[in-house]
Amino acid sequence: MFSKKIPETTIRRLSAYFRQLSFLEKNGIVSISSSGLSQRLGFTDAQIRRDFSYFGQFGQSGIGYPVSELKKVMAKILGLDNKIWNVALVGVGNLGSALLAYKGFKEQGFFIKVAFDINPRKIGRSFRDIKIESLKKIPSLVKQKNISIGIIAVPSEAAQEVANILSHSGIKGIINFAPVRINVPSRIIVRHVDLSMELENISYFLATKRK
Amino acid sequence: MFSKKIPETTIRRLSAYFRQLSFLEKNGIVSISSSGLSQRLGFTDAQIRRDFSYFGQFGQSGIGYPVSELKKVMAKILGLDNKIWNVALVGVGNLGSALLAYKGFKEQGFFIKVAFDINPRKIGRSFRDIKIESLKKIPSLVKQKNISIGIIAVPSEAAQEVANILSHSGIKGIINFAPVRINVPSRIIVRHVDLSMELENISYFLATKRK
DNA sequence: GCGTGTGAACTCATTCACAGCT
DNA sequence: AGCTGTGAATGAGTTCACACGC
Repeated sequence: MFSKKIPETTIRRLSAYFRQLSFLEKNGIVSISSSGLSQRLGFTDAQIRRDFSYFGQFGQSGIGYPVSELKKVMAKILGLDNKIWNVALVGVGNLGSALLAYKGFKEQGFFIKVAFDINPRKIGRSFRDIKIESLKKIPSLVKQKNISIGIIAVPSEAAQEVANILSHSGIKGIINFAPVRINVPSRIIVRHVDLSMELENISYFLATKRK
Repeated sequence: MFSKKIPETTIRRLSAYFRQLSFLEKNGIVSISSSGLSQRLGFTDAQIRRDFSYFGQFGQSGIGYPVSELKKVMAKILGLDNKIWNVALVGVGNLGSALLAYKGFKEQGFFIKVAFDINPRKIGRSFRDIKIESLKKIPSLVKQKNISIGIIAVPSEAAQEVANILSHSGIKGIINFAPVRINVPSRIIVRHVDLSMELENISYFLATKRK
């Protein structure tokens, strides 16, 4: 879109901006300064101005940023502007079930359209209006339902195999909840969410009492 | 422990090292080179050597790193060496229930000892052997059960209040699953896990077709 | 006066490249 | 020959600080 080359770190802050701007808009705030956002988000004001500058010039000197306009811009950048992303979930265990029920996804335009599991007793059943299908049906259903993002919520041992199947089915992005690295073709975007890692991270800081 | 000053990024890779070394040890591999780890983990070999060097010199020229020894060192650094961390969960909704059932935590020595919810119908019930308590009991039970880490899995609106209660109860670390920033005294370590953010991140890359 | 947008300075992290050990 | 450990070089990301606009 804008060809400056945007730092990874900026991209990871985009969601926070978008959410905060939505909140401000809902509360009738029409304009916010970088230092106002700074307080609310915990990033420095300079960083916020820098981040926004990658995408254009939206601010008004002496006033700040127009909330609604900036929110729309953020939505567009994030690909959330009146777009719907179809999502497939693989692995309907504890975590998978929680993800199926999670309302936050729909709100942002992410719809889990199918769920897959290897357990024959689960296949055919429905959970939260989503029918659970056999892993064998991944390729056909991903295409048929125009799924672009896959969520892997299976045990570590199965994660790579599931990633392979998803890759071959034409998926474009994967969120992997299994605590192992998965190898996929580089055209596919992978994000890794590791719950134990976060706990270990905290335990590191608690164990080594450094300020 | 070692006073070099360790980069944040290195710390975030520690869990991955620990897990991989556990895996290697289980499979009878006694020694591994930085390039061997590089292949398995997707970090560069130079980066791995640099990371390890912050904690001392474990490698053997011409051979690599001794798996078991290095694993022990990582465990110690991460605070996982025969230590047990007691954890409290606040919010037993879909996500909270999944976290209660998640086996990965126990394996790493993190034990969810209590769960709290605001819903009177849930209070008093047990889920996975954990009794669900009223939020009012947080201060007393956190102390009594020697809890050091709290997990916030409540709706956004309630997150800050829960964070306040946890802070005042003497908790030392918090994992926050609510998609809002929480303010706590700086002595408390906070990690934020935002599921929608990860999806939005993927959608950004899919929306803006850049290589 | 207030607040943006951005060069320039700086800090943090990664990668290079190689001397030195086994 | 193979691989570590680390100075030095490079690159990425953040912060400073200030000219300019409202």
